[in-house]
Amino acid sequence: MRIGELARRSGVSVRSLRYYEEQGLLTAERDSAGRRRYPESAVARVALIRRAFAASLSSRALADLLPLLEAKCIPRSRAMLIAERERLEAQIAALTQARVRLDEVITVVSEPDWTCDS
Amino acid sequence: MRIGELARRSGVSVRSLRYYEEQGLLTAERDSAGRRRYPESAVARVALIRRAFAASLSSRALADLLPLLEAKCIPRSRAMLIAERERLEAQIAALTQARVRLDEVITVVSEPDWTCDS
DNA sequence: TCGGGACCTCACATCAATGGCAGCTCCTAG
DNA sequence: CTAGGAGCTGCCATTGATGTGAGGTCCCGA
Repeated sequence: MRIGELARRSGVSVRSLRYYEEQGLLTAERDSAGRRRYPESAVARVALIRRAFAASLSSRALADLLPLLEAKCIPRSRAMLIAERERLEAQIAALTQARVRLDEVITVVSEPDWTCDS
Repeated sequence: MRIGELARRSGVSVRSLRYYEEQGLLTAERDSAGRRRYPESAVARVALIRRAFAASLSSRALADLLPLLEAKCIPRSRAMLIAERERLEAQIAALTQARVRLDEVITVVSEPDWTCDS
């Protein structure tokens, strides 16, 4: 399969597929003209990449994770994913805290005697 | 007060203070040598800016908001802040959804018959 | 008068994923 | 044989707050 077909079948732009390769997330053989050739399994691979991105993993984290997955090193894969989950939790907590602070600002601003210097 | 002292007293880098000015968040007069001179109230202003950033407002949003605050236009200020709060809510919801998807990935990877192509 | 420190502006780098363009090669249908 | 479509590489832009550095001005103390 060539890059255009993979893009169509996986719903990802050609540009992104090349980017995934650049980031070490997706490999491709080359034909005699230098064009990328993908096996059938590349569709599933791209789907996995998209799922990971949707789960807010960075390409860097995914690049670290994929070799573990390929080696079927489940405990280490799990450990890494759980670390990512904690990062995500921390981010959610930070935003939740930001929301509290925003509510404080709203309260302050809503006070009738509020002035800019306060 | 000159920029170095304001930086020290507000705990913000000189670079950031100049950035705040560039974004229209903080104004300064200039002395004969072209150096910024700040009134005492600038310390409180910077603190307000930091609070807004901590509440995840962008400099753009804050630049829109500050004139309303200065005009003590409380209803419109509130409306803008509440819109920001909704944006924050949406962001939190997106990350929470990402966490769900990450949990799905963790589940998939943890299956004993998992292979990379799946 | 000289050195150094504080300040100035301008401008590029960072991080991430993607869009988009230029200029090239290559293959295939008409 | 030729036109066009698909692919290639390489590069710049985006967003936002900040770091960093070059090169220049200015002022004060020794």
